[in-house]
Amino acid sequence: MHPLRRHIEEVISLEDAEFDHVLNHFTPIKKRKHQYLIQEGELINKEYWVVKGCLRAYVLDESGREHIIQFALEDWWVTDYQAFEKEVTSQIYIDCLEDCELLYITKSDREKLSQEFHKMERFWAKKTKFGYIASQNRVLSLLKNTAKERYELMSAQYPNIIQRVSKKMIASYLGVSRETLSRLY
Amino acid sequence: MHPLRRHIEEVISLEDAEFDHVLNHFTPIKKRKHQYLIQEGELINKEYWVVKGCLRAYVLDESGREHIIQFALEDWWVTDYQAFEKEVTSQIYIDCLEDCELLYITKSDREKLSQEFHKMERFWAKKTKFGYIASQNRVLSLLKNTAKERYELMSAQYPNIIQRVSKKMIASYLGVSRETLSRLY
DNA sequence: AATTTCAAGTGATGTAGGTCACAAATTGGA
DNA sequence: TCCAATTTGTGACCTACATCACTTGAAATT
Repeated sequence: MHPLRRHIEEVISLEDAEFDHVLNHFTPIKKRKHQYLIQEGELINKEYWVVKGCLRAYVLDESGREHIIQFALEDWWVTDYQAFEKEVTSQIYIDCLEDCELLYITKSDREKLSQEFHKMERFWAKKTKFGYIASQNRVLSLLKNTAKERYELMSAQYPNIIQRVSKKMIASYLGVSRETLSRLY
Repeated sequence: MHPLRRHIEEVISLEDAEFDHVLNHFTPIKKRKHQYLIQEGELINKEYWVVKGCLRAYVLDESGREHIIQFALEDWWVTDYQAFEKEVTSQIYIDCLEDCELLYITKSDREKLSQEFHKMERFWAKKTKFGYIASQNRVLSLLKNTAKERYELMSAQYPNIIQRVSKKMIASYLGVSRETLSRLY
């Protein structure tokens, strides 16, 4: 079964013809390690689904520090949602930490598919709800846990990310300096 | 015009009959200052919309500290989304900071309305997307800004919250101690 | 009107985590 | 295969913010 179908069918069920119709709206692309999907200042009309590889979404602050918003591994969706939804220019970067295979859908195709296909609207709505809940939990973790606790929670929740990305990246996701993270254990 | 109709029509348009049908799924309740809407350990099958008043959603950590997840003023939606969506018991408290008037809809009515009424699904999907974006921005602010900067950003973005709630509450939303917040200016 | 409770400011002191600097180990190009 | 870049660890020192303790004043509560 197509990996995207498996992924969607974790939430809603699809007929063969329905999935083919959905898949027709996606375009595959490949990117190599270090290449960018999105850079600051661009208008974003694509949402990406990771077939294979690993990416990060991050912002650069005035002092040049990187702050990681999100990692994306196989089966994850990624884009600059602020730019995508509000049709403003991106404030973030998304680049590949490994060679990547992706499928993307444009904003207009996503909307078209949601309109004509109630089930897909429900699928995306559910994904967004869960993303929102995860983000609220991350806020709470930043408010109530120490750096060490946050690292341990992340190790428990996303062991595969810990294995695949450098500690420097983990540090910049957790909101702690590289040096401090290195001294935690 | 009914305040809920005005609120919904900021996103989608509704006929008179359609709005009446939507409103029929909501139940009004009043709560006094200090009363709870939600307490830890409960199953949550209601989402609330604030007609009048001011509430906070917060967690209590092991050392008894309160961490505010969200404030809710007029026109805001509030519930424990984790408990509501995943049908698990609540880990949070929601209480009234002022006397409140609310409208609530149950989970099953919300789903029914979304099913039979594509427009309402779109309305809620949009609300969730925007909540998700706001939450990601809050994560970023916690990662990259100092306590003082976070306070200033909040003052600019939510001046009405700053005016209505105590500094102690603001501190526990910003992730800073009461004392430090008091020394910032 | 009296009493209790809560909000808010401020001094003194403690600490988690940041910053800078350097070295060793690992990875990746050309 | 060699050179350059990147990652990771670690020591020395610094700082933003926390904690504790106390005071004052304003709101609630009776």
